Amino acid sequence: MKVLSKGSVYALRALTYVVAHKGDIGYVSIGELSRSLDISFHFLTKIFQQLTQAGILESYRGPNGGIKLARPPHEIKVIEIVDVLEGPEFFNTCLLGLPGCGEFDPCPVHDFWAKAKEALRREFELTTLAELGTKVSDERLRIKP
Amino acid sequence: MKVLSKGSVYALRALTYVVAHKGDIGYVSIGELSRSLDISFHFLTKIFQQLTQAGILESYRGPNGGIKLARPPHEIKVIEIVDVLEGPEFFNTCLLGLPGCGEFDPCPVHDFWAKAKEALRREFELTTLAELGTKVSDERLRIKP
DNA sequence: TTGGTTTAAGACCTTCAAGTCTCAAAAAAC
DNA sequence: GTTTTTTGAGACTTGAAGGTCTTAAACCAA
Repeated sequence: MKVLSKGSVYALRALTYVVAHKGDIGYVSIGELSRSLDISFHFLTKIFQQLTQAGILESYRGPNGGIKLARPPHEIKVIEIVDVLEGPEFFNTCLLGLPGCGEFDPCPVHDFWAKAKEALRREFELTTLAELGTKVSDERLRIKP
Repeated sequence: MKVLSKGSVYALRALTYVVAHKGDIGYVSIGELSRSLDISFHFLTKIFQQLTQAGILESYRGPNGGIKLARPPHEIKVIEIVDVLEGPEFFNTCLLGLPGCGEFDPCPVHDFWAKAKEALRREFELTTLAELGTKVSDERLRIKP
């Protein structure tokens, strides 16, 4: 069951790593993140470009350049990242793939699925990068394969 | 957010249609289902072949042939169909795509995601084709695009 | 037994997310 | 200035899911 695209997954892992290991000081190079987390450098670059254009990250070119969070980690919600990388239709899907499925023209599993989607959206809304980072650094939870 | 493959989605829609419109008597041809639900005939055939081999459907060739449920619709759970078409790893995935993520080596969102997956599994476990069919025929819920 | 109707099986094609590659642009160090 | 290091941008390739096509096999009916 694949819910998030690779782009979202890589972004969340990489930014959690930044928060957990880099203390939010200065720029972190994409090359280092790519090596540390075993994620394709060019692919990661493309993902970060989207997040930079969306204002979630700031980037800097040249020696000692890289990316950093545009705001403190406790202000950046997981859902912001998901919104950018998955697009606005992410929480607007029907489990049976029926176009136009909704409150007034539902499929047979609409009610259940609407609740399940809302629970996921809420989780993404309530979770910040700071929390992910804290979990990883304090409790030594996994972030690498 | 795509959770189920097209195969599962088409199977659920087609079998719900059978239960709702065909009264569970005799064989229903794949051609009719394909036309009624606007699903590729050959693709639907391949999906039903898997369900037939798994013992969920029975098929019959020749004139007036087709497929039918191997058991009464109230005995066939949605999860049986999902298990066949999605494979055994469907409910065993990590939201962050980390291999080996589990109770003793969790990713930062493991706890939440384990509960969400369990809720979905339970829903699929409790829902039968009979219920889907009833919803469609009684409440005129949508099953076609 | 011939021909029409249907599923079975597998080869083949298409599409798109995922991943790679190349060159340009910005910044720093020399 | 020139070189090195880094991100930016876009073309290109790959792999897997989705979809199509062809032939075989089973079945019925005239």
